Amino acid sequence: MNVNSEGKRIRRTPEEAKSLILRVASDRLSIHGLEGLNISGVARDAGMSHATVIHHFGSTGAMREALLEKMTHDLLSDVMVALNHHQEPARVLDQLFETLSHGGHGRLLAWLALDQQAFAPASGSKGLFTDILDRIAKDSGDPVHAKQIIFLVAIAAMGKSICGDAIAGLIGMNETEAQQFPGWLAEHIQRI
Amino acid sequence: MNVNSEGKRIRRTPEEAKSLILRVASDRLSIHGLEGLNISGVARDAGMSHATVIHHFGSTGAMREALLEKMTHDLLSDVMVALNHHQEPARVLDQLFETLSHGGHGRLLAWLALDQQAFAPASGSKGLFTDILDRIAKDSGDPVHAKQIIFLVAIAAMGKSICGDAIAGLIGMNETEAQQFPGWLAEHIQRI
DNA sequence: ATTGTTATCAACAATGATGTCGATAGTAGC
DNA sequence: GCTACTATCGACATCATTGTTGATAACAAT
Repeated sequence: MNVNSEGKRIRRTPEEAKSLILRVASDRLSIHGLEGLNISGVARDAGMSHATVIHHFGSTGAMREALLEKMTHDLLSDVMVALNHHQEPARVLDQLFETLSHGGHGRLLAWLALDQQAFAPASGSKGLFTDILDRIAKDSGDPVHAKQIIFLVAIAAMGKSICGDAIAGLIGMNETEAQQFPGWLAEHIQRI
Repeated sequence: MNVNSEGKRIRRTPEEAKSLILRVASDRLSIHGLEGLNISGVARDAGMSHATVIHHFGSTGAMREALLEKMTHDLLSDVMVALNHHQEPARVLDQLFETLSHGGHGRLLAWLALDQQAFAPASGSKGLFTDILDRIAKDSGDPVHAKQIIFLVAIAAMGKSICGDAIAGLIGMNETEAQQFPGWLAEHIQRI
């Protein structure tokens, strides 16, 4: 079992193996939710024995933490790149919300956040995170309430990525209104 | 095993048993997260055999659905009561955020949303839900942007209940600042 | 070729969760 | 007291997952 078409074992570098495993884990998380994030399932989808996964990560918990770390870093990098391409606050928020929604990144983070009191293992990305939020704060007019504004934008971004569509549907928001939301929010944040 | 101090079985009415089981399940959800919502764990905490839980609900999935139904109803009722007791928008938002955070109500709704059945079990309570959001809209000063305001409050409430603590920690918000947030938001919503 | 390293595997043991089944014990009604 | 009903239990079979272990195969270095 678990050999390639020529009947040989596939031997990867530790980096390649970990990368493959985390990619599969990410897929499983978005498809099956948190409960799909176990060693045996990931190993099955990755075409390797579960012992191999344990060899590389040590335990289910460690694998989850590694995934959270990687996803947080990828997500924040994407956001930072987006932020550096747009100057106007409206476009910046637009990009932030878009990036969080894209590819279900926000949803995946939410799964992990629901599991633990997450983001704690993402401590390695803490500097990047505060950079991004500082940038958003600068775009607002009121430095005194900067933290409140940052907090509002951050939780709104998470909330929107998780259940934005459902809530929009519930309150009868049409497509146009939904698209206008980030710009509307940016405008009013500037006025604060 | 599973007898009271006098060595007797505890025999409940089906309603009492179900109520007890769902109460324990709710506690486990807020303590252990979604993975704590299993029959054996709930039965253990409720002091009964897992066979009894299966007798009343049939399966793990059915137990979860029953819990979703109950918690959604409780949540919306609580919010409505809060809305009817406080006139000032600051207190209303305070209560809304508090209710969503308390006992993992928001977490449960997020689980629903992430499971893509998105608020479907709450469909019976849809009218109550829109009543609540309309009420919040009335408290704001600008009827033109009512939907945007409602949308903002709703996704912010969800985001806060899921990862509010984590984000507050990341950006260095202290206890006082965090407590002031709902009031701050209410104030600025009125000014819009 | 030979050797050393280690990524990978199959097999095993341990654990826990699920669901079924027959027996038992409360309790209400007669 | 007797009976019918059923909530509850313990025991069992089944299954999935986790983590360990010793062996093996791929590959790099010499």
